[in-house]
Amino acid sequence: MGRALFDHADFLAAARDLAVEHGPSAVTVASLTERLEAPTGSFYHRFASRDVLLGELWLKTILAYQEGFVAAIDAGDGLAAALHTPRWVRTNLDDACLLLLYSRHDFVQGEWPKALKQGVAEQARRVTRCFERFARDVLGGADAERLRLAQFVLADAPIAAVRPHLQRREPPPPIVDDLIRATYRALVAARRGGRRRLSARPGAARR
Amino acid sequence: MGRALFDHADFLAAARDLAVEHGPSAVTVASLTERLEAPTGSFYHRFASRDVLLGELWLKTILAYQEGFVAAIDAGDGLAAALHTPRWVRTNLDDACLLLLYSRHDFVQGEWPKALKQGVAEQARRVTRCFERFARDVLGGADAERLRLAQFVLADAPIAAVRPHLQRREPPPPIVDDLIRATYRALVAARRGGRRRLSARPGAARR
DNA sequence: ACCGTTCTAGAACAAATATTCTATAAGCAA
DNA sequence: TTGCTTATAGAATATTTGTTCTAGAACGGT
Repeated sequence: MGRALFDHADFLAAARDLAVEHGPSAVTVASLTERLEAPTGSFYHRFASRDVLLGELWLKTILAYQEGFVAAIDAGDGLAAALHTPRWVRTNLDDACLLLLYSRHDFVQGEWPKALKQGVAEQARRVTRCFERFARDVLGGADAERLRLAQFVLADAPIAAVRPHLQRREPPPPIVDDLIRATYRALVAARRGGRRRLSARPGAARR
Repeated sequence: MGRALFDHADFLAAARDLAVEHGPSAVTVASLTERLEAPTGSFYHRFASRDVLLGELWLKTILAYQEGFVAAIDAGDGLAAALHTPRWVRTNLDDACLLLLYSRHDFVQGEWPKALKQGVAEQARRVTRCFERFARDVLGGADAERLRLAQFVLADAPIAAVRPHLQRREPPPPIVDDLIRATYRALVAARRGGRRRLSARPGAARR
């Protein structure tokens, strides 16, 4: 074979860099090949289309992110799962910008390439299962409200705490962990075992 | 004058609808004029460029959103400011999708049109002042950590609680207010007057 | 040395896009 | 009416986009 000057991973890495610097829409086949000084033919030799590249990039990144998250839930440690976000973000700053600053649709709009569609669906199922498991085991039930609470303390709140720093491409400071920890403790304690209500705590007027 | 079949607001409304349905990048001059059945000339008669349209749309929307927020802070009511987000989202679902699902850079990438640049800067100053005021008056000081806490309880967390519902274009259910309220109470109480630490509460082992 | 596979190389192409331009029609004021 | 302003109307243009296509170079096995 003719010597391979660029491989699959080179294109993915260049795409990630471009996306982090100028947003996913700036990842054009032209900007990509220009950055690598590769011909467009080399790109299409490896990727069926631009959508396939961006889809693969997104999927690979979110799977890496979810790994530690799922592990923590499986180990029954909700707080560790919540704190996984700032931890992972610190060690994977660029990947984190890619993933948490943009949505799936910023990478591939419309229908996803067939080969990836399955991966996306499986990915969605994985998180759902995590939330269900946490709601059942820690919150005392998997009804809609407890599922929503699980999603908030495990994912939404940690991501929100981290996001402003990602926008400046800086690693989240320790205070971020404190925010996540305090949120987790307050909201999980309020529901633990399904006894106490989340709001309307005794003596606190509801507004 | 030749009768005006379309005006400024028509284009803004159509742009908003397109952005909500298919993302800001789907707001092209062609899709816009096609939806209104207007000629491109009519568009460029009112807007200097596509960037100006999208910039105006974003700015006008975020200013409307911030109005109630700023008012609540000025009234010294932090919890009301935190709860303003779900409230405003319910009464302005489309505007909320536009604003909270995308970032400023999804509307205008690169430099902003000169006329709008000033408005964007002023807008940024307004929120910063709100956070500072809240940190000073309620949290007992405007150091970096308290500012970060203010931003989290007043903006980041409420937006995070609301976002999953916006992605499905559904109004946020009451549980969302409970999440925001509980988060606010837990984090603000921990810092009120600057006495207690956010983490490492007495009797709680830090991890 | 020869062949076939793999990859580089980049020109060529079609579709989409923002913008400009010229022409025309509708109202208003004199 | 005659002019002036404002807005519609849409063809024309230049650029950028993703993708395809053809040609040839580099290597491995025989």
